[in-house]
Amino acid sequence: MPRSTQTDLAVLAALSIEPMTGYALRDAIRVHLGAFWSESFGQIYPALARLRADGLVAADEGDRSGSNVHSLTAAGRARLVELMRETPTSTPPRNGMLLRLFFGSVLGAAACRELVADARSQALAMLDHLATARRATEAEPDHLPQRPYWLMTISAGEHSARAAIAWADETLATLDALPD
Amino acid sequence: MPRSTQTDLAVLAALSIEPMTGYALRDAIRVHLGAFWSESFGQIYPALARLRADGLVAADEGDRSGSNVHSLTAAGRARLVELMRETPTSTPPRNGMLLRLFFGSVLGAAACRELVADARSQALAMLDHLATARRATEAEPDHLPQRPYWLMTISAGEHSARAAIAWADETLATLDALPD
DNA sequence: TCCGTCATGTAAATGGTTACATGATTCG
DNA sequence: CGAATCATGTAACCATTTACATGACGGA
Repeated sequence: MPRSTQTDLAVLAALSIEPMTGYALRDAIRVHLGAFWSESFGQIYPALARLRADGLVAADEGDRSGSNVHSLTAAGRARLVELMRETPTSTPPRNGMLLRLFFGSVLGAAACRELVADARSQALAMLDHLATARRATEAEPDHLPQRPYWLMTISAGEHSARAAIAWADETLATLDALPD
Repeated sequence: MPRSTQTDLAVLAALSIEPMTGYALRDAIRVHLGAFWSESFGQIYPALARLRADGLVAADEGDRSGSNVHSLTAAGRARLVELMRETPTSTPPRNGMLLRLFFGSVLGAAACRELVADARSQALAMLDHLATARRATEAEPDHLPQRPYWLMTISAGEHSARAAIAWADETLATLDALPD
């Protein structure tokens, strides 16, 4: 029965904050959830069509001709709560960097250094992005019910990024001490 | 040209340590790379057939009738190095727990607490698993070229799990202080 | 006028899991 | 013998990305 419930959940949840076009939806997901979620147009538009057909979202004419601003219906909000209550499924992990590092003796210490240094700078960039997001979120009004939850997910990213940096520093030191 | 290079890489890399059957391959990946990689039979067997056809691995009769022990050929080792040098691609993130927490005001603080508590105990279990892996790896002979690299990836898991636990503790405290 | 952005969608290919079918071997 | 495990594979399905086609609108 569960036909791509993951995407449905993300779409319904995003629309619960604010009605949007499919285009804006993708942008909002990229900007606000980018650290832990992603959707492509090829997922979003079919999902919106399906949800529309099921009466879970309604499409109103937007400013531009041909643009559809989607909003949650009552049924859509009920479905959202239902999907939210399902236990989260995590996609099987696939970390190409760690896979390569595990077999690092094939690659040599120098190439591994590069791998880890890249991961470090990615974490640094993530930290920077999160700092911006944190400032923006902290500027939201105190009474906004979403605010504390947004800050929690930002904090999750920060913890994870800081851990990645600490690990990278430790690992770069180890690699420097390796022969080869 | 790249036809499922991710699986090919994992398979060739694993076979570079030791010749194995497809069954053992899946098990080895699950046990040793489980924290950051996964492959299913539906991937492994077609991959082995393809690699065999391309002359990258050779199949010898195993102990049991019908079992095929695969080992790297010279061409396979060359291909492995080639794949290792490609820049690692990371699968787009999809963290169902954080998605739900971001929209936590739909769910309520109590349900969010559960979500975070589950994540915490998963991280704890991971830490436990990594402790076992660390002991086993540290027991390997000092001169084993893979040993330092294995320890690096174990350390990555440990950093990540500890960060998850610290975040969960902080977040549980925040959730307790929330009304609703 | 032309470019960049906003906007909607489709088609093809890929990547991957799950479930199933089949059978040998080992061990209690 | 019967159950668990080892072992190989296939088929169906699902999820997802990528690339493409199309066009409206705003501003330099």
